[in-house]
Amino acid sequence: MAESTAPDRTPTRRGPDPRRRSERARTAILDAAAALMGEVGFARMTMEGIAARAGVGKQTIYRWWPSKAAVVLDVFQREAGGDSEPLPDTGDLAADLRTVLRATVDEYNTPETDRISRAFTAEVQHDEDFARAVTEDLLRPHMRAYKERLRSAREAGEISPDADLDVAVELLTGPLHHRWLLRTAPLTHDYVDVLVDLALRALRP
Amino acid sequence: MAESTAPDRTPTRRGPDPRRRSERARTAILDAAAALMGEVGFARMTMEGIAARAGVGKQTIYRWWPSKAAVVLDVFQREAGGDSEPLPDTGDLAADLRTVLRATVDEYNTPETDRISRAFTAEVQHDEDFARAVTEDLLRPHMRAYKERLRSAREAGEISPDADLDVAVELLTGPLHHRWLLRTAPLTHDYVDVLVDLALRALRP
Amino acid sequence: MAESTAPDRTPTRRGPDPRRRSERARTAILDAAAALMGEVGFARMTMEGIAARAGVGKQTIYRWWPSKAAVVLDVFQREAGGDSEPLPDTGDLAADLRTVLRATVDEYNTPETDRISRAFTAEVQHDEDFARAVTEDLLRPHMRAYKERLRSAREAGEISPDADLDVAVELLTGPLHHRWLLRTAPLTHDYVDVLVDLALRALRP
Amino acid sequence: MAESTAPDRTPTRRGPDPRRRSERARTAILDAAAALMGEVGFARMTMEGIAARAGVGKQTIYRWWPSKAAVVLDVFQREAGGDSEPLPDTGDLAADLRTVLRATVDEYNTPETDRISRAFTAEVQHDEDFARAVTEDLLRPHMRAYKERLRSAREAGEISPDADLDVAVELLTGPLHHRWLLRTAPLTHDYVDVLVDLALRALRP
DNA sequence: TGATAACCGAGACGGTACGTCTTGTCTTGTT
DNA sequence: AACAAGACAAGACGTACCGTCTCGGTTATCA
Repeated sequence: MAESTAPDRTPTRRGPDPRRRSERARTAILDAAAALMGEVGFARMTMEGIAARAGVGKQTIYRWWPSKAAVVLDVFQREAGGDSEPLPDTGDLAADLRTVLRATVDEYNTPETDRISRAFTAEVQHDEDFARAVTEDLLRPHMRAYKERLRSAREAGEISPDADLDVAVELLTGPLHHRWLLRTAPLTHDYVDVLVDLALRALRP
Repeated sequence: MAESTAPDRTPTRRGPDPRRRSERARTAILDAAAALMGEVGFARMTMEGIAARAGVGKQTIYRWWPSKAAVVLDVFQREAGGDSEPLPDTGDLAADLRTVLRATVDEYNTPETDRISRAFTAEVQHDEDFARAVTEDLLRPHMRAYKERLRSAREAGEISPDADLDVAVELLTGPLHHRWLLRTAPLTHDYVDVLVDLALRALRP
Repeated sequence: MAESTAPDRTPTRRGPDPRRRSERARTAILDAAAALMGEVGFARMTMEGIAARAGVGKQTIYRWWPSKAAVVLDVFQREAGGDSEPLPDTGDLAADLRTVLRATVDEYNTPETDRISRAFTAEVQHDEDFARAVTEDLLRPHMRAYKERLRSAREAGEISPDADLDVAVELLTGPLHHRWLLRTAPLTHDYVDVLVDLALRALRP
Repeated sequence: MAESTAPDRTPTRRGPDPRRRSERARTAILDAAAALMGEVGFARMTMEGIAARAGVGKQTIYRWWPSKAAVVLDVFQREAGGDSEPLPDTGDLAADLRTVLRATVDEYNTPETDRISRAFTAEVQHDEDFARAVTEDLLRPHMRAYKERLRSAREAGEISPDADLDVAVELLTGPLHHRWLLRTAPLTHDYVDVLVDLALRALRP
């Protein structure tokens, strides 16, 4: 998304020239978007608002991003720094998963994170390009981190050697995500513990 | 949502009188909304469009529903007919779950259903009242049906007597929902089979 | 206007039956209209507002009056009591005219009267039926009073025996009305004096 | 009204930048308003109608004019071309006034002009800003033309040297305007002749 | 080291939809 | 059958944003 366009020195009139892009404007836009995300949330944030706050022309936003969602995605990529942290590996899979998932639960219970995550989830539903970008840039790396930890556990014999690791990750995160997204019940550390327990029972050799 | 209000014993109550409501208008609005939902989807459907299509004043919609989402929710409640079907109970839990979840997967793979479900999911994210209504009226009955089947299985000794049935339901539907919602991988019958297998391994006594 | 329909005992289905009219409703409507006229003026007064204030159904207004203007006209007719006062006749035409026209100027300079008169003037412009009613019921009697005084003066030899009295009235009231209506200059007693002086110079034998 | 604002020396000024105004849009709006004025009249003309007819966004109208009346005023100012014609001066005041006032009567008797003039008169009654604009831009120049002709007559000794020319103008136009506005009697050339005769009798030395 | 193209800020533009308001008619009991 | 109440279809209101376009004014490459 955003500026996927390569250096592009062919005069084929493909889009704007990224070499001439104003770093000042780019930063101001992302800062403004980040601030507005926190203040009014994704839904009530407007392109006009971002432009005004950033002291930037609307065209400058539209030149570099196709949509509001794309701008916000870049906000996140900037903050995430790029790679996802690997999961801790103390040798005790259950303990490690509990640690990480409890932290996830705590994040979900933070109003700020909750709001932003919901905005992304909503946006992903009616913009397939955005969905792809979010999946590739945020979600996939996140799930890959889990997968690596499970692979290590599988090698250590903690879980069945023929377990499908992708499904295994979903078995852990799916129920949690479901409960958060649809607000069917409160998200607690206890719930994490029960979930990890069940999942590992399913996965053990 | 919408007209959940009971006969309204307090005469000081604000708002319109439901006894005088025009059934003709109500039906026309829901019909129009249903048609537009299929034709252009939730996001591109407008209140003005519904009103025009239904041959109704906009005010008549706003009088009885607070938002577009509320109208569409009523469309669903009308179609769902109220109760959720109970799950089949052949005595073989795994088989029954496979049957039902494969059907669910087929539904998710229908463009029409996919679109509407995504619209609801998106809407639920930025309207808490709507979220509550969807949860109570559509989601909760659906999950209750699963829970009943699992209870029956627990009584039959197929799953552990101390299993938490709410978590059990999430263990089955969470991963599926996650994969559908975030499009991380295709939804297939095979996936269902693997999932049911894993879940039951976690739940068995 | 208003209920110009005659007693109407023929069953020809011509309008409502005035014999069954509710005096209570009629009075409440006129009272409410009078109050609103003073509070918000003609333009911002609405049929809904009158009905609500009078504790009356809108239909009851529409049944008996064709428009907001008609209601207000009735307000005036009720207050005017019917006939226009005759002009004073001291034998000195110039003095009598000054007296009356100075009073007129004072009335025009009253915000309340100014507002209402302007409202009527405006309304008269785009409703020909209303115009006719206002002309016949308010304006004509008013001008007739002037005409009578001028006739008396003509008989007394104060003005030319072949003067057209209708034009004479307009010569006095026209300029005053023009200055008031179009706000081209302030309305003062001095102005009245100059005007009377000029008019009588035109009319003298 | 509308864009009376000078080059706008204060840079702190609110509102849009008139230098960037689209001449195309301005012209289209005035054309549309002029056409609608003739077709449906002022009262039934709407801002939405003007915008649609002009192929223009509503905001573009609201950006440059505060109200429907202001748009129509600009229509007139465009057509009036700015200055008012001076009155003919053949040396015979009575004849010149008869010529001009008969033409005025003919105009008032044209349905198109009648309708528009009434619309203005009505509008002037409940919008003081608009009233001021109409008075300054249309009425005042018109009356000034009369005043100039009367001044010339006064210098020629045709009317009294101490006549108040403003009042004199009103003495001529006031009665005519009154009769037209309130439809108390038909407007004819004969009436003009009688009126001119009377007025000059009042004004002669 | 200009020239010159592109980006930049600003914001006007044609549109669409919003949610509110009022109109005049229709409907539902009540008196 | 008139009444109070108020729902109804219609449609204009003035506002908010959308995404595109147009206007000078700065840069930053490249001839």
